[in-house]
Amino acid sequence: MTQISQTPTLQDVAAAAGVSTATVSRCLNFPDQVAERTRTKVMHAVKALSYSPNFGARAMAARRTNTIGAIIPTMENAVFARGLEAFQAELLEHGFTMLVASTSYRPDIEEQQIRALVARGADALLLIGHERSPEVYQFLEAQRIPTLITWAFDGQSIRPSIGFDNRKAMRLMALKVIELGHSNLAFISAETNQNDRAKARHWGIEDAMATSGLNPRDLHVLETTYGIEQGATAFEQVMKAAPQTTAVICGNDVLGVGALRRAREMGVKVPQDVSITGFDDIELAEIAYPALTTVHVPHREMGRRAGEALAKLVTDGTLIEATELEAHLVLRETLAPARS
Amino acid sequence: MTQISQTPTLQDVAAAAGVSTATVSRCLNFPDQVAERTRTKVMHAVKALSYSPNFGARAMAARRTNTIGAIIPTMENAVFARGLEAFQAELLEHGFTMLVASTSYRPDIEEQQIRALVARGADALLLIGHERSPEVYQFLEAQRIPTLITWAFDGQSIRPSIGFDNRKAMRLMALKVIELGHSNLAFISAETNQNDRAKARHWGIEDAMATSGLNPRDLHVLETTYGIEQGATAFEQVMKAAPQTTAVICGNDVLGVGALRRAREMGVKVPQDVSITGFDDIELAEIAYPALTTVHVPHREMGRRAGEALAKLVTDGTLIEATELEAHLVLRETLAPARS
DNA sequence: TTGCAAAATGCAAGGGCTTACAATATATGT
DNA sequence: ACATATATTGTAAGCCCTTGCATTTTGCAA
Repeated sequence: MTQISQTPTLQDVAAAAGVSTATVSRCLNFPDQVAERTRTKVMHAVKALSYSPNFGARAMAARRTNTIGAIIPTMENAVFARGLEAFQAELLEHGFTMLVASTSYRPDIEEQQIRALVARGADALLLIGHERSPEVYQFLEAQRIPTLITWAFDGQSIRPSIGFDNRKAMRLMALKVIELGHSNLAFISAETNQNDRAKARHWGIEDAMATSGLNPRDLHVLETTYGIEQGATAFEQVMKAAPQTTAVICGNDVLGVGALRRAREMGVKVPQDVSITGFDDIELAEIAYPALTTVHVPHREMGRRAGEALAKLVTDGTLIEATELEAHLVLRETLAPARS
Repeated sequence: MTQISQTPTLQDVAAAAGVSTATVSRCLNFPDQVAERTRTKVMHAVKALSYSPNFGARAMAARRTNTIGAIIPTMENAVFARGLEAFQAELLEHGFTMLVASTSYRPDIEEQQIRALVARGADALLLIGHERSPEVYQFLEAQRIPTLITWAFDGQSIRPSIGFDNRKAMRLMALKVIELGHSNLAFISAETNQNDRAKARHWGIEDAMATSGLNPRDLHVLETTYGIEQGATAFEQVMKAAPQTTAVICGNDVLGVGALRRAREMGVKVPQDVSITGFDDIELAEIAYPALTTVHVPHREMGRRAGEALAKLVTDGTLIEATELEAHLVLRETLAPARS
């Protein structure tokens, strides 16, 4: 007798428990549709064989995978990590698994990853920010993949989002800076290409300037790619090009921390000579010295809510309600009144 | 005529191209097994219908998913993020997708996640560290899931690992500390329960002490959970319990940065009064002020190699060769000669 | 008891793809 | 031109589960 040990199938369990495969299936998926006696019998067999359903078969038969994909710009620097962890935890609670992919902030890679996750049967997708090519949205619609946008909020959009208003949040920060007497402002921005969040943050500063009687055109803007080193370089360039600057607003904490470091290296005192601010409130901001004044983003809450909404949507079609969360200022040590 | 728009299947493509489904399948999976003329014809049809294979069906028929799971303790603090990103990039190159799950450093959650990923059809698994319950390894064997261990290296183990020798690396650090004249050492350790890396790091210090004629039993050890705040608290406790301490070796950078912060808050000068060291060399270490002296772990290289090895293993059964990478010291500002 | 609705279970038809094997077309050598 | 080897393509049998519908059991009122 050549008994080859194979991973057990539904059939095996059914045979072991003396019931039909349908009953076993129902035991696993809708336990309350089956009588308690049979259920224990079946569960026993499941344990005994240490049966675990075949994902592919299940996906094919049920036409869903209980998988939700998340596509983020980067896994480094913890910008998205915290939110993602909350997202995953919430999904797990609802019986879903998270699939992550990162794009290095590149739209082309993002598109590729979206297709990859859809091909893998993701039941829904979590995306960061609204802005992407129409083809992508068309694809998503054609494939009927529910999509939730986060890390941004746009009440006008057709697509539901759970996030915060980047423009409003940055406006707050800029107002604070201006209120402290700064009028020679510079902005080190993340790349704005296909990045509505970066754009919105820029607009937020302009809003604040306009409100406060400053000319938005006087804002010295420098755009750079993501990274501490890039932030450092940008700071140096800004100070060379516009030495009268007394406050450098950065598009995110990573750039801010880079700026901070280069300031120290250049002998520029922060905040005595120049104030620097960030955005995101990741751990780096708190650890930096001096501690970075920044905009706190409710990462965890965002992730949790996104997970909940998406799980519900896939499970019973509950539509996602666009939700605006609030970001708030965290005043630490790098922002001080302008030297007069 | 009610033409319901459905996602196209292999059949549709075959029909459109005027060939059998087998040919289309081969076109997609083994392009060089089919004549060029037919291939272009088929590819054309694929494009035209924007066909994308059904993941579940494919997984079921081929008995593999081209998915490799990675289970890490945490996504926060970028400890694993960098390595993971490299891992993913490498996998992508080989046509695999990565599935990530995190465990919050909890063995029970890890077990659950392992089962979840296996249930989802992961072809192989990447795990952090060697130490886990025998049941888990039994399960993995029963399910025939190839597993690669990383972030640690153990030449003796039956299970292949690609990583570095935590004990040796920490020994190096401790030797350096001792060489600088420190003899009252303290160690803030991560939790050692089911964590061979934390244990190994502890042993490394003891090794160094023994080598240098110090008594390992004089090492003041304090174990704590993961987190900046925990590092801070631990530092305070250490300094209360053993005020003569002149060097606090931390099990990882996160704890180190916490210690550093609390030192500042307590008015303890680093490194004049007390030296502090970390382990991992994540961004935080560089950003901290003063910049944290630490052990550099080759995250990226580790991730890349792990991805390569696993992809090869799944693709053509190439066995994984246990590989030891080197970690090295990064001397920054928090370590200085002992005050005499 | 008997009858009937409700609950529990079983039957069997797919779902979309891969792949062993069979069949056919093409190339090669004489 | 013929036989034979080789390259290409087709046929059809699964892979393992879910679920609509049919059938059997059970519970309960009459």
